[in-house]
Formats: sequence, structure tokens, C-alpha cells
Amino acid sequence: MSGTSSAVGNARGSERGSACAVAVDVAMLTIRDGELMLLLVRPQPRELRDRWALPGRRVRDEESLDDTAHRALRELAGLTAPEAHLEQLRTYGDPIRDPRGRVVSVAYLLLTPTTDDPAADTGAAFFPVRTLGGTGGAEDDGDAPLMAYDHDRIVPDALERARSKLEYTALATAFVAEPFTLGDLRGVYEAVWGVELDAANFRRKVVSTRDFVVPVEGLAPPGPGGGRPAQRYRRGSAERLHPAMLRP
Amino acid sequence: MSGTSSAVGNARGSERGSACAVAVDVAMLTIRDGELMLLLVRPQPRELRDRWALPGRRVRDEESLDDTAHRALRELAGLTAPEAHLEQLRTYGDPIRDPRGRVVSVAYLLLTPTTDDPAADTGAAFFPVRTLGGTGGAEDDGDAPLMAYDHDRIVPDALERARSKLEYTALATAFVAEPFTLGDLRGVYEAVWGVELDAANFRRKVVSTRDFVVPVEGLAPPGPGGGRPAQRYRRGSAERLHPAMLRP
DNA sequence: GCCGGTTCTGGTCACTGTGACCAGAACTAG
DNA sequence: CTAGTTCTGGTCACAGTGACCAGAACCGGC
Repeated sequence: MSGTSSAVGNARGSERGSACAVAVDVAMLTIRDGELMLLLVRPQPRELRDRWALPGRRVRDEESLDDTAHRALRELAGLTAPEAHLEQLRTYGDPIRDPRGRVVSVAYLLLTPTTDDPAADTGAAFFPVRTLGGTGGAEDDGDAPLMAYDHDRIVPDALERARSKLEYTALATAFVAEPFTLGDLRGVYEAVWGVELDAANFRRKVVSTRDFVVPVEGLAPPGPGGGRPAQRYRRGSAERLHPAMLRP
Repeated sequence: MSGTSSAVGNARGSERGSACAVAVDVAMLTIRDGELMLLLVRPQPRELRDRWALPGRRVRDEESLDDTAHRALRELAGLTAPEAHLEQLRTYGDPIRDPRGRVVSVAYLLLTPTTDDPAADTGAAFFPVRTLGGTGGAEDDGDAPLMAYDHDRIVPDALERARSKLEYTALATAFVAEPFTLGDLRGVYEAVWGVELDAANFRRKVVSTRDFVVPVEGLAPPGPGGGRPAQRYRRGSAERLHPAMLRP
């Protein structure tokens, strides 16, 4: 960023850098009904109206990249995600992407507890990741939503990032609202990884990791179907898991 | 990248995206005499001539980001790194960085076996990472080279990426030329992590990881001071380490 | 040739963390 | 009350690791 590169200094004149457009695309993940969901919007170009895309906006002069990410969600889906975890995924900069000119896109990953539905007039919607195809899910079937641009390359990267970060960081807590139970947290891992975990072993691991979660007053009532009431927890201060919790 | 973001579609006119400059900065790491080294160059702006910077160039219209990274090395240090591992680190895009205008910089990490010295007329040089300060090295002393722009934020990120990637990938082999010995490979870990490893345990771990390294014909002669000749190896096809080799 | 120092290679042993599994606690639904 | 559910706590066998030891194969100096 800033200061970027010695090239800038020398030149403006002598260096042949073009003024590419810079955009931010956001892969917003959340969990609904035990399923990992991704937010998609309708691209604005006429010829792409039958496809889906990650919400994305051009970066403004005075705006940080993180701010652009939040603005994209607000403007294109009517959503705000103040509690969310936002991190850069990577930057996609192939010269040949959009015939109308070069746009370098900084992709972001956003993890958040279940939020409101997208504003109806935006046409945005949450899709179960399982149905997207080519994402490691079970149903790589044909009726996956068709993606615009190169977003079918960004989405798998975002999912892989989220899945691997759950292994060695305490980021799973970004998906649940406080207070939560260990069952809620286990549900996060199961939804993101698409596997079933042993409740007892999961509990042992989480509780034995210092400051991963801290118990708070009170018990959570069982869901429909019964079960013993569960201890409530809130996020702890730990950021990394040592050793990692590897997916099966 | 491409296709970047629905924003592009709608607008060009209606969307208020500015045409930021896009640059690539490269953190080139290699190992010399058992020490981890970072390539730095002299910034071109007059007022920054007493500082050091990562080699960086503006991205050209027709050029991929990866190509820009290689060109920066070639033009600013006279170096080519065909065998190297090149990966994106992250993108630095704070609005306030260079007073002359906004430049979004895509930082790259490049790992390579020991190469030639930089071309003398470029003023580029390799610095022991240990002497850079604030990088987890032992000597965070005052006479660390002064960095230009925000490159003092990029460098620690690059080092942390390299250190953590050695834990869970087979990337250490990117630092050694083939054929190599397990002692060479152990030297990579020791240089990057700044620790000493037990030779026997390291050997057990590496050899037991399928396709991490594969033995080749012949023994490497001992260095000065003696020692038993060592088996030669080449890189295997494995990319990830299961389970990870954690730094002590 | 001998001897200490070096590195490489192969082995043992105790300990940690994990997966598989079991069982009781505490609830819901019928 | 009973069957089914989830939560919580426990055992056991096993894999991987760190610490350590010892022999193999080389060097240099005496």
C-alpha cells in the first residue's frame, strides 16, 4: 500500500504504470439452520443478469479497502456486519477479465453470526455452500448458480481459507452470537467442514485450550427434541489453537 | 480480478471509483551462509535515498501481477529467479501512504535457493533478516536499515508467512538447490525459524512424511570439519505436511 | 596410525494429544 | 413412565513428538 514501491517515486512520468481500476469483492459467510451460507448478488451489467456474483465495489480515493468491503455489503445487499470478522483473502489481477478495461480486485472474507436477510429490492440472497458446486461439498451437481466474472475461482479460495482457519485459529467463534453453547460452536465446525464431530472429544479439545472460550453465568435451554441444558460461553482472548484441531 | 465485481458493470459513469495506481512489491528471501536474507533496494525518490525498500514496480496494462513481480526483481536488482516459489502475501491499500497519489500495492513473497549477487549498479543488497529489527530476530537494535513507505509493515508479514508456511507445507525445499541433504534442509528450518533442531528427530519427521523428499543416487561429501557423508535428496511431490512440523 | 571432533543415521523411552467408545445427567415428547 | 435427545465426564489404545543415546563415517592434528 502505501508508499508502495519504489517505482512510484521515480516516476509517474517515466514509469509506464497504467491506472488500473481497483475493486473489492466480499465473500460473506454465515451459518443458517446448521448450513454454511454465502451471500451472492446479481451483477449489474445487462448481459450478466442471469448470473450471480460476490458483492463488490470500486475503491474510492479516500476510502480504505476494509471500508469498501463494508460499503459493498451495505449498498448491494442492505446488510451491515459490525460484529463480523473481516480479512483479506487475496488479490485477483489477471489482465484478461473484463473486456471494458482492467480491474484488479481485492477479495475479502467476512465471517459473521446469522444476520438479517438481504434487503429485498437488492436481489441479493444467501446460498447454501453445499449447492455451489466445485467447492468440496457433496452435491457438485449441475444446477449450481452460474457465477459471473472469475468469481467461481474466488469462492473456492474463500471456502478453503475459512475451513483451514478453523483448524489453527479460534475464528469459529466469529460465526456464533454470544452467549453460545459448545453445541453451537461444534455446529460451526460441522457446517464449515461438512463433517460430524464427536461431541465429547470436541468438548475436551475446546475446553482444554486456554482462553478459547470462557464460561458465563447460566444454562441454555435445550432445543425441540430435548437434551440436557448446556453451559453458556463467550469468546475468549485466544487467537490461535495449539495444537491445531485438524479436520478428519 | 477479472470480472471484478459487479460495480464495474453498472457503471464506469455512475460508480465513483477512482483509478488508483497498482504496484507490486516483492519480499525476496533466500539463505546465505546459514542465514535468512532479504533483498532490499534504494527507493528512487530523492527524499528517500537514505532508506531501503522492497523492490517494486507499477503494474502494466497487459501484465499479470506475477509478471510484475519478476520484472521488479530484474529491473531493480538485476536478478532472475526461475526456480523460485512465488506467492501473494497480501495487498496494502491504506489511502494515506504516498502524498503524490494513491497507490495500492500487492505484496509478494518469493523464496529461492541462493542466487547471484544483485547487479552492482542497482544498489540492491541482501540483508540478514536478523538485523532488520522488529522481525522476531534476536538483535532488534537501533542500527537496523531504515525502511521507506510502509515496507516496515510488509516485511514482518512476509517473515511470519514464510515461518508459518514451513510448519504445514513442504515449502522449505524452495530454499535449497537440488540435490540437497537433510542437513541442508534442516539448515533452512533453523535459519528461517532462528532455532536449533535435533538432527535425528528432524530426520525422522521428514523421511516419514510421504513424498516430502525422495532420495537420489549418491552421497554428499562432508564439509570442512568432517562428518559422515550424507544421503542426497530431491524435492518430492508433497505440498502439505500431515501433521505439521511445529516450531519449538 | 591414533584420537578427538564433527555430522549423519538409527534406535529407545516417556509423555502428550487424539479418536473411539461408554455412561450418567438432564431435558422433551408421547 | 418411557424412549429419545443432548450435554458432560470418563477410560483406553494408539500415533506423533521431544529428549536422549550410540554407532557409522568422515575430518584434522599429532
